[in-house]
Order: sequence, then structure tokens, then C-alpha cells
Amino acid sequence: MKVSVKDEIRASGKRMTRTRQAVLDVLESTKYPLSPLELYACLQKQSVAIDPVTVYRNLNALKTIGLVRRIKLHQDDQFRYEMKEGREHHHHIRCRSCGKIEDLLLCPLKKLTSMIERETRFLVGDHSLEFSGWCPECQ
Amino acid sequence: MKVSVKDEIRASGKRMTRTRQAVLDVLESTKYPLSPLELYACLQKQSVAIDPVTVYRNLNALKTIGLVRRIKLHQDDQFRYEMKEGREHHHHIRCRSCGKIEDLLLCPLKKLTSMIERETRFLVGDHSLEFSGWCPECQ
DNA sequence: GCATTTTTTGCAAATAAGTTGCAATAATTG
DNA sequence: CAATTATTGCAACTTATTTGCAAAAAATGC
Repeated sequence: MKVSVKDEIRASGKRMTRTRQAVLDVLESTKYPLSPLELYACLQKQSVAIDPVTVYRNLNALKTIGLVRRIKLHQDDQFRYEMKEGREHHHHIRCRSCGKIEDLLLCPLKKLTSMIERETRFLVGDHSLEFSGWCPECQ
Repeated sequence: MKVSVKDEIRASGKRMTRTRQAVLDVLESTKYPLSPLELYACLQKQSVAIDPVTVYRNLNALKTIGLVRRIKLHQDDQFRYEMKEGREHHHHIRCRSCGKIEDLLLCPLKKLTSMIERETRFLVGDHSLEFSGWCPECQ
């Protein structure tokens, strides 16, 4: 698993460095999408010496390779990143009170897409669907 | 119609000023959600003397009153605003190439909400759904 | 209509997220 | 191990948005 990630990075002509590994480790061990600065804060807590700019650049590089996905949640003012591996197409629900984010496992929109293409004459490339509300603890 | 908007503003203890009217006029005559700076550019074109900060403040005030809605589209890096009036719950499709935004008239997610509430134990307050792709001109 | 009160405006400056230039450093290749 | 090339850290920059403050514009009472 770790080997194949490293291979993918190498295959794209990029290098596996200490900081890049650290960024990947945090992403792999977090079950919700992180903003660059949240990720930076994680690394600080682990006493990993890294510059915030390096976090941004690594996330960008990993996105370009296709290892991570960049998403923007409804009403959230920053981009978030998550590993693609094992997390194919899915959506999120976010608590309006504490900010907790969870995955939704369903996507009921596949059929809808062709309907929308007919209706708008757009060619649909992607869609995003997000729910927000209050988690059990904040209700 | 204009009268009732003014009344709503007055009812909230706010005032109807020249600039606020201008902001409202642009919002009412535009059929897609505008970013503050797009709106500012519109006003410039119309030779309305206004500071960008005033646009931000007016949009904020109108949002607080409940006359306009603030949304953030998928992969878009700025907030956008649209009038609430006559545009109840709806979603958007945006062209990845030229940025064109259109409304979608359907929302198939009402039934889904209770399913998600059961599954996640969240209390769902809202959802956002957006498609992106290529408009007829950019295909 | 005029004085008073309160909101709104414009300007400058501050924040916050994210990007870019560049020289120094660390991986990789042979 | 030397040469090549990607990566890093720092400073500076950009863009979106917010805030402080004094001046200007609405609304209210008389």
C-alpha cells in the first residue's frame, strides 16, 4: 500500500521526500477532508518541521498526480483534501455547529445526470452533493 | 415589488440608500449568482460610484435581512449572491470552461433527506447539489 | 424644514487563503 | 560520489473579505 503510493509518485517523475511522506501519512490517517492549514497544524502537533507553503505545494502535487482529491464544501471558505484511494465517488454531511464532517455512502444521482444533460444541453462532467445539519452531539 | 423590498429593509431597521438600491437592481436583473466583485464590476460599467467594500457590506446586510442568499459553488473560490425572491430551493450547473452558470429546476432530494437522517443520525438542515461540465458553446 | 440620532459610506489598513520567485537543500541517476 | 533535477523554506505577492474610523446621508422629532 505504502509502496504503491510511492511508486505512483515516482512514476509521475516526482520524488518521495520526508515532508511529502508526512503529508500523506496525515491524509491517510484522517477520515475526513482536511484543509491545508488543518493539515499543517497536525504536523506541528507531531513536531514535523515543515513550512505551510510546502503543505500547499505537496497537496497540489498530489492532486495533479491524482492521489488526492480537492473539494470545496458548501459555505466552507477553504479547500479541503482527501485521499482518493478507497474513497471513490461519495458525498459529505457537515455539522453546522461543530464542523464535524462525515461521509455519505450513497449517490442517487447517476440516473439524473442524463436527464440534466438533455434538459440543459450541458455535458455533465461531475457533480457535488452535500448535506449540512446538526450531528447527534450538537442537536 | 420594489416597495416591498424597501419595506422589508426598513422593517429590519436598515435604510434604503442609493448604493443599496443599485446593488439590489443588479441582483434583480441578473439570472445567476454574482460574486461581490462581479457585482462591483457591473456597477462600474453603469458608472455607479461605489466602493467595493460597500458592495460587500450591502450584500452582507441583505443576507442578514434574508433578502439574498449566499452560496459557494463547487471548486469556485468566491462566495456568490442571488435574490431569494422567486428563486426558492434550486441548484446550479456551471461550465468548467467559460464559467457560465445556469439554474436547475428540479430537486430530487426531498425523499433522500429522511433516509440520510436515519442513517447518520444527523438532523439535516439543508443540502447543496451542483453539477459542472461544459455548456453547449464550450463543448 | 431643521436639528438630532443612527446608519451607511469611503478610504486605508488588516486578515486569511493561497501562489510565486529564488537560492539553498535533498533525491535520484549514472 | 558527482551531476542533475525536484523540493524546500523564506519572503513577498495576490485575491477575497473584513474592520476601524471619520465624514456623509437617511430617518425621526419638533
